[in-house]
Parts: sequence; C-alpha cells; structure tokens
Amino acid sequence: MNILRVALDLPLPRLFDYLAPDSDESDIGRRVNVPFGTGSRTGVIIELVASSEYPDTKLKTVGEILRDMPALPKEWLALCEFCARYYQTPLGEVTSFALPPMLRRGKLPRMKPLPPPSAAAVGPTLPRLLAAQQHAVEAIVGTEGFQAMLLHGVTGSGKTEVYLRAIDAVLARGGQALMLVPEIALTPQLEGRVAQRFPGVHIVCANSGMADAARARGFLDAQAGRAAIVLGTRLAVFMPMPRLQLIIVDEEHDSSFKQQEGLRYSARDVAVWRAHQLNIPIVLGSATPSLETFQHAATGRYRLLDLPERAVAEAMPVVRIVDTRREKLQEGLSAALITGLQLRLARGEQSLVFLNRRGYAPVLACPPCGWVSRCQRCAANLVLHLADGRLRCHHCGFETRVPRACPDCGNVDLLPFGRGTQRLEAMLVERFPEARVLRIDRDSASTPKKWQALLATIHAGGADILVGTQMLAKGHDFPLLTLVGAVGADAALFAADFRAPERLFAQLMQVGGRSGRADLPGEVLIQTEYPDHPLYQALVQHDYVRFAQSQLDERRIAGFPPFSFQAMLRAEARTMEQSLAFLATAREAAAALADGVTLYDPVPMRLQRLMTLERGQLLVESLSRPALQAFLAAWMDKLHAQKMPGGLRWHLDVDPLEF
DNA sequence: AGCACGCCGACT
DNA sequence: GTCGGCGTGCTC
Repeated sequence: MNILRVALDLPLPRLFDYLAPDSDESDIGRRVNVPFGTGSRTGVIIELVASSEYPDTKLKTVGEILRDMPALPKEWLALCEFCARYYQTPLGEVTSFALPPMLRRGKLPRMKPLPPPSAAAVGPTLPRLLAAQQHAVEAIVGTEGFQAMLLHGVTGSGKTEVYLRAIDAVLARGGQALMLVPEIALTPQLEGRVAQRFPGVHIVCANSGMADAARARGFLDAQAGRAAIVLGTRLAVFMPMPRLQLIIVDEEHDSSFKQQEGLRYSARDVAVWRAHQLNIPIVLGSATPSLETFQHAATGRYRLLDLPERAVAEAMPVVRIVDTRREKLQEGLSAALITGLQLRLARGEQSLVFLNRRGYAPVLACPPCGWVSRCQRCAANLVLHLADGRLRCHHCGFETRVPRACPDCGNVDLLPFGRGTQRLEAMLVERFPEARVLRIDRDSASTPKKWQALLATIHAGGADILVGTQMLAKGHDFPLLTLVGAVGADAALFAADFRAPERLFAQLMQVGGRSGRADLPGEVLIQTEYPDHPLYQALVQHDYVRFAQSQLDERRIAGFPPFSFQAMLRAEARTMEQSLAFLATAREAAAALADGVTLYDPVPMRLQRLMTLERGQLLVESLSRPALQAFLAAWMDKLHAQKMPGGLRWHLDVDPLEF
C-alpha cells in the first residue's frame, strides 16, 4: 500500500503518514489536503513509502492531492530539509514558511499572461568599468561550480554594476539569477534599475509586503522558469528556480538577513548552502563585510574581489573626529558641527545629523521624587514623544499621554532626560531659523508613502538639514549632501553585545558614505569622548581591513564567532524563576549529551521583561559546528519529549545575532 | 499550535 | 441545574 509522508505546519518534529492508494513518485513535492484530528490541513508530500512505523490501523487516508501546479522540485525540498535540520525546526514549519501564504493554504492565484517582450529591447549604454570592476566581473562570470566570493567595495565603488554584468552573463547562458537585498524600502528602486537594464526580461520580486496573489504568482513564475531574475528580501532565498546559476547577496553584513522570530534563519547563510548544493557561484557584497564572511575571505575559503576605489570620480569623504570631552555642547552639538552646518547652509548644501535614537528624550523623570516613565509591561523606559504628546515603549508599543504632573508626587516640573531625533530637530529649528529642517525616522516615515515623500523633498533640495536615524544610512544617494555629523555614537562602543562595534563601524561607514557623492566633496564629523578609540581611528583612515583584523584578534582571544559556533536557548514565562528553572533543567538534560560543547549559566535576557513576560537565556558554544549540530539535535529531542509547565514558552536560536 | 476532553465555580 | 475556566494529552 502506498503511504505518503506529509510535512504539516505544526511545532512537532516529525512527518505524518497517510494512506494514498492513487499516488506515485511524481506526487513528491505536491501539496495535499489531509484529515488531521477533527479538522483538515494542507501539507507537502515529502516521501512515498511502502510501510509506516505508525500503527496501520490508525492511518488515515489523504484527502485531495493538489496536482494543479508542478510539484515542488527536489532541490527545493532539500533546501527546506537543510533548514529544518540546521535550525532545529520541524520540516512542516519550514515548508510552510517557504511557500507563499496562498499556496500554503492550498489555493492558486489567477495567473496573468506574461508581458510581451518589448520589441524596443534597446540595451542601455553601459558605463565603463574600472579595472577592479572588470576583474571582479570576469572572476564571477568565469567561475564554474560552487565558489563563494566576497565583493568588497565602498559606497560608490560600483558593486551594483558588477552584479548587473554578472547577471547579464547568466541570462546570456539561459540561466536564472537570484539577488537578495536587505529589507528596506529600497527594493522598488533597485527593481527599476534592473528592469531598465534588462528590457524584455521577466523579473520577479519577493518580499513580505507583497499582496498574496502577486507573491504566489512570482513563486510560480520562478518555479516554471518564466522569470529569469528574482529580486527580493531574505524570504526570496526560498524561491524555486530550476535554472538558477548565480546568487547575489547585497549588503551581506546587514542583520535583516537574519530572521528574529519563528524560523530564525540567516538568508545569507542559507544562500551559501544553496549555492553549494547547486554547485554554482555566490557573490556576497558589502563595504563592511560581516566578520564571519571577512574571515572566510582571509583564509581563502571565499574568494576576495576588491573594489578599492569609487567608480564615480570623487574622493572619499574626509572623516574627522570631534573630541567633546572638554567642550560644553549646545544641546548635544559641538561648535565644530554647528560651524559645519552654518557653512553648508551658507553654500546651499545639505547636512545630515545622525542620531540613532528616535523620540524627543529616552525618558521623562521627576527629579524631586525619583519617578521615571517606565513601561508597565517591559523592563524599559517609556520614550517621550513631544511631537504628539505621548510616552511610548519602543519594545511593546504601549503608549499613553504625557502626564501633566508626576503621577507619584504631583510635581508639575517633569524633566526629559537625554536626547532623541525630535529634540535635535527642535534645537536645530531654533538655532537655524532660516534653515529647513527635516526629521527622518520611523515616526516621520511611518508609511512607504510618507517615506517616499520625504525622499522626494530631500532630492528636490527642499531641505537644508536632515536629522535622522539609521533609516537614512541605507542605499540612498543624496547628491546635495556634503556634511554628516554623527552624534551619540559612543553608547555602542561599550555595549555588552560583542557585535556592537562591528555594527557601529558599518553604520558610521554607511552613513558617512551618504555624503559627497556627485561633484561636491563630503565631510563626516564624529562627536565622541573617546577620540583615540581604534574604531574611530579606522574610520578616519577608511580602513575597514584594519578594523576587521583588530576585531578578529579580539574575537579569537575571547573565543567568539567566527572562531566558535553558538546557539541560544531562550525561555519566557510569568516569572523569571520559572524561565530560569526551565533553562536549568534544560542544561541538566544537556550535560550527558554535551560532547565538545560548552554550556553557560542561564541568565536573564538584556531586555528582561517584554510584554509582561520574564525572559531568560542559555548560551551554548562549540569550536566545532558538526559537534554543535549533533548536540542540538539530541538536545531538542529530549526537550520536545519533556512536558512543559504551563505558560512557559521557549525557542532555540542557532547562530544568534542578538544577546 | 489547535482542539478535544475533563473536572470545579457563578449565572440564565 | 449548565456555561466556562484553562490543565493535560493527542494529532498519522
């Protein structure tokens, strides 16, 4: 009797077997409706077997096998199986996540006819390549079989042009190309550029913001090979592409490639595995590569392709460190920065003040009695948003009106402490009454429409001084911008998270790269109380390599990634005792299995309470990835078999980014 | 995760 | 007398 093994979207690490008289091998990879418990569900057929370990008498018969679309290819199933294994997630959860919601539910979109290939396929005139670009293109195009390559080049060095040439070569051979970009509102822009470059080529986008039907159509177009180029955010790594010949991960260091909930996968790492599986090249591009990738390039595992200079003929911005130790700042701004702003204002150029903290002030306090604005649900302060008179928790979204007086003692003189973008904006408006000040953060650019409007204003020269968070750092060119001031960066220098310096360096490099494109030279001023810090010194020199090497030295000594491999078990419950007790039990359960693996003590998470849940974590570390993987598999078996006290939830994060 | 079944409190 | 609280047990 034919038995189908079906992956269902359940948090159970096993497949479910069903009788299926009218099935054959060709049904593997098809979606199927099956009776389950009292109801029914849609899953994916993984295997066809002759007998089941499950008692025959209890086997149910499948419902309808959905043969209305081609079966998902073997490679796609293998990719899902890898993720299930590597991230210790049930296969059904992975296949479910990897499918567009509409297909997951067993439905199909109405297909649209392909747009007719535009006859006016006039190839655009190609820009001339620098020698380094030319070399990179040749290296990528000439690669046969699997090879990971790091394309290392600063903003403006012409990475995108290299990608486009490499894609062009793939298309000429009849292949498909997959390009992953960080999740920023910048995908449409890139799509435009790619579409313009390849007229008549069917390009498909994939990101979570898309309408159901469009996403499902894109998936089917990619699977059928109708789409030659797939462009998308991290979830696009799961697009089935039968003739895939090249994968590109742009801004590979960007943390948005790691999903922070559910299936906690790294699209960059999954992409590398996929390239290996398909025996094709993969290009990881960045001005500030992740230390994991840089280390691979340094040891020769990845091939390094360097773009050392800007393709457009202008100098790198001058980076200057402003020592604020002996200076009385004006609302957080140094005299040097204020002078710089004045100068740009007089010359009709744009400036940007970068502060990675939104709101007016991080906390509102009552000095006489000691009251501070705290979130009821989280172990965090409520941030003062003066623009709309509210206190907000940036973690759980709780908000309330700003109280007129202290809730504890009635004092009416409540004081905002610290500085956010709104406060900086207010200060700049007062200090430069003639300037048009524009604030760009998640509050002012809350919708794509508002964001587009802000961008349009900036591009039209309708703003003199921009105040913004890291939102401004990514991907956009601001031709009129000649000054960037970074304020309050020091906080990240001594953060507990060992990856904080890496992120800060990338951020400052990226935001600095916004200045001085076009023909106007750029200047970057970094305000700091630690002017001699090696991180800032490396920025002055534009020396990513030196910074990366010093970070790698520290990591090597400390035994941190990339010199070790980590996983984090996290738990949340009503009380911290419950969370830590569970983690302690899990640690005991692990002791017998932990060969070549170090287990740390369970500790409260840095944001201890979120949405009224008390959270703890337990770090696991190994010098060997296979040892860690073997341990995790055995450990998860044990934990899944264990009964959980009510109200306790836990998850495992493999290769965690956040601590 | 759902969704059942299963025993103990305040309502039509 | 029942509606319903969520504890625990199962899903091929």
